[in-house]
Amino acid sequence: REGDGWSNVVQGRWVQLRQEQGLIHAETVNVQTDWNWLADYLQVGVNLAGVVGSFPRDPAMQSAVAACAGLRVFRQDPWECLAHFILSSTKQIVQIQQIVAELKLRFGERVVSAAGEVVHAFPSATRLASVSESELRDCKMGFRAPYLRDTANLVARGDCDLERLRTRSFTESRAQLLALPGVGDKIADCVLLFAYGFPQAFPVDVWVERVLRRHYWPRHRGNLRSLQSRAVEYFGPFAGYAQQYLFHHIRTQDRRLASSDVANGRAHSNRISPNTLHVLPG
DNA sequence: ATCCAGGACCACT
DNA sequence: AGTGGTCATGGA
Repeated sequence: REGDGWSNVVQGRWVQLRQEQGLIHAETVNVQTDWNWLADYLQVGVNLAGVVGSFPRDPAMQSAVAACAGLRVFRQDPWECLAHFILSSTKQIVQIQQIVAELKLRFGERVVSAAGEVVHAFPSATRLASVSESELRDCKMGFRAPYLRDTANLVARGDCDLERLRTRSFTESRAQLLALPGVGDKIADCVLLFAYGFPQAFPVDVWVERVLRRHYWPRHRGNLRSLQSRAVEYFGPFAGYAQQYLFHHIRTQDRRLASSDVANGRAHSNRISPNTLHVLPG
């Protein structure tokens, strides 16, 4: 978030976005003859009405849809997405952002913004594979350091080919991801949803588990995996989108109840997870 | 201070 | 196959 817009490095290019009355205004450093890379990243081609229309019409889902109108899922770079979520386990989103900021600053390629400021891209797997564990721990990632390093090694030496996974099925891609150190059910599903574009992937984190047990299956006594399989069946082919609506809704709801943002008049400031974007309906 | 955070893994049943 | 303890770090 930067001023009234958002900036990031996408596929090596600095880009800043602003929302203007149902349009997305994008600015880059160089002239772009082709904006497909950005359209793909933002997934603006997705028929959101069709996606939302596929959701079950229960009260929790409907109130999430009403509260998060326009919420979309991004299509992120597989390595960047995978690394982010390896760093995410039992961390608050603010802390994940801090860890990632350190990683980018220390090991990421330098990129110049339109204003001439130096920013940093997310470091490649090859670069991180060349970094010692203690240097990673200096970025405050704690016990996740060996997971990130070992996975970076597997990706860097080609034992895991993240580009090839783009052409593989949901099931095979999931199995390949689960074989990586530090990647379990939840993180695999995040990468399948946010990087490989499988809309049926349904990551169950502590927040989504909370929603499922409170509003859907309150007397379910099975483990997390059985709860997830229920959800995948119930929410349908776009379960991953439904998950994002429920996730974003419960988090913004809880903030409104407890935080000081209401008093500060910032209750409706745009607190969106890095994987999602609000676009005005239509 | 105490609890908990966009979990995964290992050693046990 | 399924469950509890453990792993760093720092918000809230």
